[in-house]
Amino acid sequence: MPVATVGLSAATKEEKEESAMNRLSLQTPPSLREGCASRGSRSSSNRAVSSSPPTIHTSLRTSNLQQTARKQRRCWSPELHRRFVNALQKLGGSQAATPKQIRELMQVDGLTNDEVKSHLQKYRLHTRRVPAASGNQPVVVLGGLWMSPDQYNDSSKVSSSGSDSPQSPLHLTAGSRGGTSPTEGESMEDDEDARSESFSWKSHLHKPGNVDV
DNA sequence: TCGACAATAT
DNA sequence: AATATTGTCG
Repeated sequence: MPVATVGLSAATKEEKEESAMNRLSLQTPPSLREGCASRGSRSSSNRAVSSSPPTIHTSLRTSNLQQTARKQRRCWSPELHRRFVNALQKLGGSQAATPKQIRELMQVDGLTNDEVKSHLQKYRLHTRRVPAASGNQPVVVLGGLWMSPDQYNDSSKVSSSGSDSPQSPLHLTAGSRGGTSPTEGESMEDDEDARSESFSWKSHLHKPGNVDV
């Protein structure tokens, strides 16, 4: 019985096999597919210049010799990022969060370690050092969190004589349900929003009294 | 082998 | 700027 027990902890085995495998053909190297989430599209006006030059051979067909087949750009949509951060918190928002654990906790199929790894790098880069060296942007950067203020903004609704004013641009509706995310219809298991855990976010960023610009 | 991070490429 | 890839180190 060649059912060898692989000495590997393959807990989740949901590897997706891509049928089309590039047979050493550098014709279309995992072409970088640009253009992910076409959100909202706040295009105020379509500047469609009638003169569409049919001879627009703006092809930048430069050398297409890339041995290192790059993968498609992973579109880290808010939803994905949310899951990412979520997993991070479950793993102890401070550290000890390894790409593997994060990936497993995210339950996103198709996501690889490298992708999580890469994202983790960026995430950490943005969270550790002051992201806004020049120009302060209203971004929340607590000891380990980097995201738009989406939680601690509840209640405190200025009661305007009973009239509710839609002044809450912060609505966590990450969405694959509204149709804003062209996420391949899938992964709709349980979207637990257990974001009410005891937040021990160490907002105690202790810096020797020095908030240099 | 895995993970973090730096450097680099696109 | 964002993401991928590679290389180095622990």
